[in-house]
Parts: sequence; structure tokens; C-alpha cells
Amino acid sequence: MGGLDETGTTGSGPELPLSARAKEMRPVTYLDELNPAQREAVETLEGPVLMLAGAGTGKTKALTSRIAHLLNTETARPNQILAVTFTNRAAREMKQRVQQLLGMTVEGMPWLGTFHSICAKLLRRHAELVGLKSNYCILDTDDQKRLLKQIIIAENIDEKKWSARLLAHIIDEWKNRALTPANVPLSESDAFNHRAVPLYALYQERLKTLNAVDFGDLLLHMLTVLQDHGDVLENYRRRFRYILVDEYQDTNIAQYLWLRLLSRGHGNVCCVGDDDQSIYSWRGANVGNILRFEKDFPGAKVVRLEQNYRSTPHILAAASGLIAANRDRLGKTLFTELGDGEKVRLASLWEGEDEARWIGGEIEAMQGGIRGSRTFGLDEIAILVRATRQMRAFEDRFLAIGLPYRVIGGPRFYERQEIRDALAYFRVACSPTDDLAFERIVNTPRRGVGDKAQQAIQLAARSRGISLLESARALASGGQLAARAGSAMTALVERFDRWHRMALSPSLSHIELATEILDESGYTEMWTLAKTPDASGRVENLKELVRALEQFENLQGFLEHVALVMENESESSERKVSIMTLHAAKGLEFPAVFLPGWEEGLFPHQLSLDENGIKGLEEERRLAYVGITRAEELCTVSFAENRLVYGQWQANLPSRFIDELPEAHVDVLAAPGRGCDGGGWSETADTGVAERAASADVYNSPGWKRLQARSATSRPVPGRRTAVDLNATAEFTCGDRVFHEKFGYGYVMEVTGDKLDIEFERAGGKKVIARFVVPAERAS
DNA sequence: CCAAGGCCGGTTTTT
DNA sequence: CCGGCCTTGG
Repeated sequence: MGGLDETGTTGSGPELPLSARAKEMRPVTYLDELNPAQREAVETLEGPVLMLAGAGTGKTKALTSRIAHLLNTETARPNQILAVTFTNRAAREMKQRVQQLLGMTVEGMPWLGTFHSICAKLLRRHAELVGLKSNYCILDTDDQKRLLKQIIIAENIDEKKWSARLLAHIIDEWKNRALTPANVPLSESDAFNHRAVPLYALYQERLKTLNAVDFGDLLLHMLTVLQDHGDVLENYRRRFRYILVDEYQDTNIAQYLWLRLLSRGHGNVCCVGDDDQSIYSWRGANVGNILRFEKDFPGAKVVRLEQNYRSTPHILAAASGLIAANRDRLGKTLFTELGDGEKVRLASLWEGEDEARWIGGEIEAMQGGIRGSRTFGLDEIAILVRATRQMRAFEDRFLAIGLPYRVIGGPRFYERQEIRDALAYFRVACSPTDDLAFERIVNTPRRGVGDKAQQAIQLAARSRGISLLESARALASGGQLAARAGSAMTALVERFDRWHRMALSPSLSHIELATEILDESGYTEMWTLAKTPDASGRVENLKELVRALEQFENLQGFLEHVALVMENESESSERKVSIMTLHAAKGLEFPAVFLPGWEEGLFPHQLSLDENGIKGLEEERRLAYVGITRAEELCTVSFAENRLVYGQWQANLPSRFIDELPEAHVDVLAAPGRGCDGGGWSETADTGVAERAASADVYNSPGWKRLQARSATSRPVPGRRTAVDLNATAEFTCGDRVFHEKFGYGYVMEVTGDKLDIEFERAGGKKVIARFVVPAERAS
């Protein structure tokens, strides 16, 4: 279970004299297992330390050993250590490994957790300092957007032009940068048609009335508390004598400020990170934090962990060669002592389906004992994609050939509609004033309470300053609703009253209560009767939800857990191939990794380049680096020359990242699927692709050569038809030499309306809309 | 009040 | 091409 301790599982434990016992129980061995760099990072307990830990260099080991060392030398007691991670997974792993090292349970480490869970816990203690009650509820992004939408509509703003989604994004960014409505710089006040700042302020007001916070607030409020209340700050500075931060390259500005406040004074802060693995800038992460560490924390000791224990040499060299193309980096030289191993394999396929088919074939071949090569279990294999839409092809293919797979990081269990609905019922039952939850389920399942009735309830609630449930009760009993809505509301209010009483009664099992709520509300029935194909799955999920309740003492505790630990915890032990995004793969490793879809536009992703230019490109490259470095023994990069994108066939160039892989460490597979075995596993690959002309290795394929050659040989015949650019920027005629942002220079071959057929020198033949090209002489 | 059709948008995603 | 969301018409 997660690193969230809000539910009290470990947080409320007594502060044990853990280190003393640890010593009795187990002799110090952890130091002997460290290399010199790791050892230095572990043993430098005082003052700021930056551990620059490359991929696979034993960073978690160093971090956990450091905690063990702090405890074992009695430098700190467990409750004096603040250790923060980003994900529950990381927190859980850290806890387990400290336990392993010390050979005991770490019940007494209350301050090891995610930024969010630790802040949530602290904020419960100090909620009143920011105008909240300690039982505040934590909204997820869905609630957040619904709330913003209400505000936008209430302010008479055209929601279509100015979406809640956009506003949520703007506000999140400000919160990431620790900007309260009052602090937003004037230069940014024009955002959202000059309305963003006042709307932000309104939103914060509304949250306060609801006694609610969003994720960003957890950090921001705690920051406010520490900044404005010297006594509280002093208290925590004295308490958290040693601070450890995992994945420092992913911290945002609010988190950075928070850490600085807490560590100023003793300065015992140890940050671990890798600037080359910073892939979350779009979520507010600020690589600058790690790049600036030595300036921010004067006298900092910087330790580089450069010995890689994960990947074989070719894989490591390929990754290092690739990332060397990035400019803004601290720079590390990773090395390994592992034996030879395979080169990174590179395969070119005709189209996306072929790619899935080929990889499926490879995986099957890797199962059975192909003579001379190692076999890989399904759970040792991962497919890492750039975008979720790439997953479909693999799922289809694997279903077809009966290859067990699991998609990691898909829509999470607690984010599914039916689960969120059920939780909303539980929320209202526990706290009848939870308006957002009430709103969500007031007419789900349909019970005849439509827009009009809901608006009346809202209005009355606002004007009288009462909750929606109370308002509904008043209107229903006063006969102020339409007949159908009125009777439905009376029944619903009555039920909630009863459920609330049951929730308060300690004698009643919360599992029975949950079951009753779902049955009596008609919610389970709604899905049982639904005729959509996914209905039965949803009923299953509801059952699973009730099962998950068993691990908690009451509904309240469960709801608190869910708010922060949005994970699907049903882990089957069956062996399966993992399919996930590159982002989701960070921190994981697999013996064999497939990296499909290395095509310009997809990876690096076009939007990333468009929006962030060179910075975007460098982040994409780091993503590629993360991908390759997940592999222990076998890494296979592939690309498809053609891909169906939003129903349109698109011809793609191989990713520039392919060119950046050092040739000496790459094994270009000859024509996978054609029977010319280049790699060792290919002979059993599906030969259905054999007839496809253009499948060949990247650099020597006939198709590739043809593309290269074409521009030199073909000269268009000057033509008659002329395209009129609708934006009146230029007119084109057959034979014109033109320039395109993405495809480079080429000649216009044919003109159809505003569409041009262009032979590009590098990219080959494309159909392009006229306004996307400029005459070559105008290209900068 | 609800179901069917039109329209837009469309990377990555933890807490 | 697909899904979510909103509008429209019954």
C-alpha cells in the first residue's frame, strides 16, 4: 500500500528508539555493499549533498543506505528524518528497503512519503492558519475542473472560448511556481482574457468555503503557513534535522521553496537526481533546481554516481551517445563492468501494424528456446511508447495471437467513472456537506432531477448559505420542485440521512454500508441493466471497490486514502508483457525493452517541438534516454515508415534520435519480417509482411535510398495549374521550389486546389496544404 | 428529461 | 478515426 500515511497506518506510531534496536538486531553491513561514490554520499551526513545519480547507478540503494546510516549511527531518530519522493511507488519502495537494511519494521518513520502526502498531513495540523478546517477534502482534477467551470459560467464568460481546462492549466502553473492570486506578476495578468487572476482568486475563495483544496494547494498552503508563521517554521526546522529528496530534477518551484525554508539553518539536505532524466517540465518540474543546487546550498558536496549496474555496455553507450547531443546538462560519464551483451537493435517496418506484428513475433520467439540465445519471460519484457495511442496496435495484435500483456498507467482504477460515482455516494454519506460529490450523483442514476431542479437547488443553497443536500431537502419538503424531481429528492434525502447515521454508527460494518448504498441508490442496478459492452466490467469494478474497503476501518479512512493514492492495486502475479508510456517507465527496468515509433513527429513529438522548440526537443531526447536505459540486456528500437494517424495515412521519417545513436553500438536488422534474419530471433517472425516492398534496414533499404535519390533525379515538369493560398501568402505552380517547416526543401509536382503534391528532398513525396509551405527563396 | 447526432480536439500524467 | 461534450429535437 502507498506511502500515504494520512490514514494513520504508520504516521501515528510511537516514536521508537529505533536506531538502538537496529544495532542489536543486525551488524552494519550496508556500507560494505557500496562503491566509493555511493559510500561518500551515504557517509557525508552533515551539510548539503547533491547526489547526481545516472540511470541504474544504485540511487535508491544509496538513499536508503543513507537513512539506515543516519539511524544506525544514532545521528537522527526516525521521526527527525524527512524523506520525500514523488510517487507512492517510490515511497513504498524506500520504506521496504530501509526495513530490509535494518532488518526491522520502520513503523517509526512518519515523515517518509510523497510531497503531497506529507504536506497533506502537515496541513491537517495547521489548516486553520489558511482558513480551512482540518477535515478539509482533497479535490482531484475532475472536481477541480467542474468547480472552475461553474465559476466561469457564473461570471458570464463564454465557456467555449475560455475553457475550464485552460484556466485549470493556468492556475496549476501558478501554483507550481508558488504564486498566490496576489503574487501573480503583472506581466502575466493578461492571461485568459485578463480574467485569470480574479478567477483564480474566486476559485480559492470557493475552495475555502467548500473546505477543500486541490493538489497544488497542498504544497502552496503549507508554504504559506511556513512563510507566515515563524514559530511553526522553527518548530519543523528543529524537528526535521535531516532532509532527503528523491528525483530532485522533478521538483517544481513551490517544492523547492518549501525545502529551502525547512532546511535553512542546519542545511542538512540531501538531494538525489539526474538532470538527464528530467521529463516532467510540462508538469511544472524545473530542471533549474538541480542545475542551481550548488548556488542554492553553499558548501554543497556534489557526488556523482556513475557506475551503472543495470545495462550491458552497448546499451549504455548508445544511451550516452544520444544524450550527449543535449546542451544544458551537468554531464556524467556512465560506465559499466557488465559483460559484452547485444548491440541496440534497430528495425524498420512498413507501417504501424507491421511493427506490432513483428514485435509480437519477436516476443514469441524470445519465449521458446531459440538455440543459442537467452529466453525472456513475458514479465521480463516491456514495450515503451511515446503516446498512449500507440498502444492500441499492440493490444490488438497481442489479443489476436494470445500473448498476455498488461497496460500500465492506463486509466487508473479510481479515476474510472463508476468508481468515482460510487465514491461520491460514499462522500455524501460521510459528509453531507460535500457539495461537489452531491452534484455528481444527484441524478445518477437518472431519477428525474434535471437541469431546472438542480439549478433551483443550487440557487437556494447559495442564497441561504447551506449545503446542496440541505437545500434539496428544503425545496423538496416545501413542494418547490416539479412533482417528479420533488419526490425523487425526498427519497434521496431520506436515504442519505439514513446512510449518514449508519456511517456514524461504529457498530455497523462499513462494507455492509457501502453495499447497501450502491444497491439502494440504484447505482449497481444502473450498470447491471446497461447494455453497453463495458457494463459488466463496471459492475465488476464496483465489486472490487467494495473488496478494497476491507483493508480500512471505515469509509472515512478509505476516502482519505483514495484521495492521494490513486492507484490500481490489483496486481495479478501472472506473467505478462508490460505496455506503458516512456513517462510511466521511469524508475523501472526490464531485461528486454522494445521502443517502437521512433519517427519524426511522433518521437520527438511534434507538439513538443512546436511549443517548446529546442527545450522541447531536449526533453524528448531525455525521454529517449530514459527509454534506452530501462533495458538491461536487450534493447530494440523500431519505426514504421507509414502510420495511420487520426484516420489519415502519414509517411514518416525515422526519428532524428535514430541518427544520433552511435553506429558502433547499433545493429541494424535487415528487413525484419522478410526472412532475412539479421538479429537472431527474426526467423520465426511473421512472414506475412514479406511481400511488402519497403521493409528494409534504415540506411540501406531500397525505399530509403529511393527517397534519398529521388530528389536528385526527378525534376518536375513545369505545370499549368496554380494553387491560390487562401491566406494569400503565396501562389504555387508546378515546378516551384518550396520550403516546409518539417519536411525541408522540395519541388511542387502537382496542384489540386490548395493541396500540393511535393517531392521533398529528404522526406519524399507528400501531400501538403499550400499555407504550410513557403517559396524556397523566402525560407529563412 | 433524455437520446441521438454534430463538433472539436487530439503528448506525456502524479498527487 | 475516436471520444467527450454540447446542442437539438422529440
